Amino acid sequence: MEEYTHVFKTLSDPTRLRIFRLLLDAGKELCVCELVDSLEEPQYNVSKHVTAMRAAGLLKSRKEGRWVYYSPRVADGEFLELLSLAVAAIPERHVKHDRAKLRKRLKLREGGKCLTGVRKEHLLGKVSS
Amino acid sequence: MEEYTHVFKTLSDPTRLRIFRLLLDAGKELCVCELVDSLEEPQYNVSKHVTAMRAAGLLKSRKEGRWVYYSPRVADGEFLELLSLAVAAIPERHVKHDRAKLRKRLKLREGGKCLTGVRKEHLLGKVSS
DNA sequence: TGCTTAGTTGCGCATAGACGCATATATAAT
DNA sequence: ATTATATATGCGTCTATGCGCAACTAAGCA
Repeated sequence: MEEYTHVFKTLSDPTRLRIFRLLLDAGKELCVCELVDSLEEPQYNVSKHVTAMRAAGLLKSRKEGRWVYYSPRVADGEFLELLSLAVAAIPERHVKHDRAKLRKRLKLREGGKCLTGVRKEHLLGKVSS
Repeated sequence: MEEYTHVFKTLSDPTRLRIFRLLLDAGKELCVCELVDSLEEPQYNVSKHVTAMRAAGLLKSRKEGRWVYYSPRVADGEFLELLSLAVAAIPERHVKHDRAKLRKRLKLREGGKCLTGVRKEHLLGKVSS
């Protein structure tokens, strides 16, 4: 069962759960700096968390230049699929703030690609939605 | 999100995950001693774990005489429902042993009720199925 | 009124994990 | 080459948690 308890342990941290939900909602791969600006958590923490999530089989990563894009790895078997549905069913009010931050941050993309690093919240402006 | 991370943390322990799955599969409430004999874990540990799971909203309990029966509390919202489906989707081979033990143990019931405490595995015989 | 039994709980220990800080790696730009 | 930037990682610390043991509660029975 350790394979499965490991997945649950990975989702038992607030930052990691927020990351997973944000990636599920985004519908596209996100790079670390976009996650940092959306969650307003330190870069080294986000990096550690996504690394752990990848090890647990929850995320996959793709490197492009200096950037590393992460996305949910919902492939093998019903378990992960149903688990993702459960996470996606967490009521919206819990993820509203992160999603609004992400929306603003994604406007900095050009040609669908991330071209800048962490821009901190004061450069992104307050969340209005 | 703490409400949800708490649920994941609760399922991140092997014994607790086994308890949850066993209760989902059983389709009926089980008392602590039946869980102890099925899982072959110390009674005080099982007791602590089900208490934690109840606090996390995963189980409900019902006291009848000296016995306390536990069952999944899959009531409010899609989240728990989908999460239960995910746990139920964990491949059978991981839960086979526990289920076989439970089958044997349930034979000690009379009139659908548990009438004895922990009976240890040597009184239950080896799992044949 | 005790005794037995099913279950719970408090304590101490040992381990695991999350954070902050500093530093390292790797790729690109000048 | 050197510098800047995106991401990763090693280390020390602090907290959380699972376990074993022992004591406790509560319900039934002699």
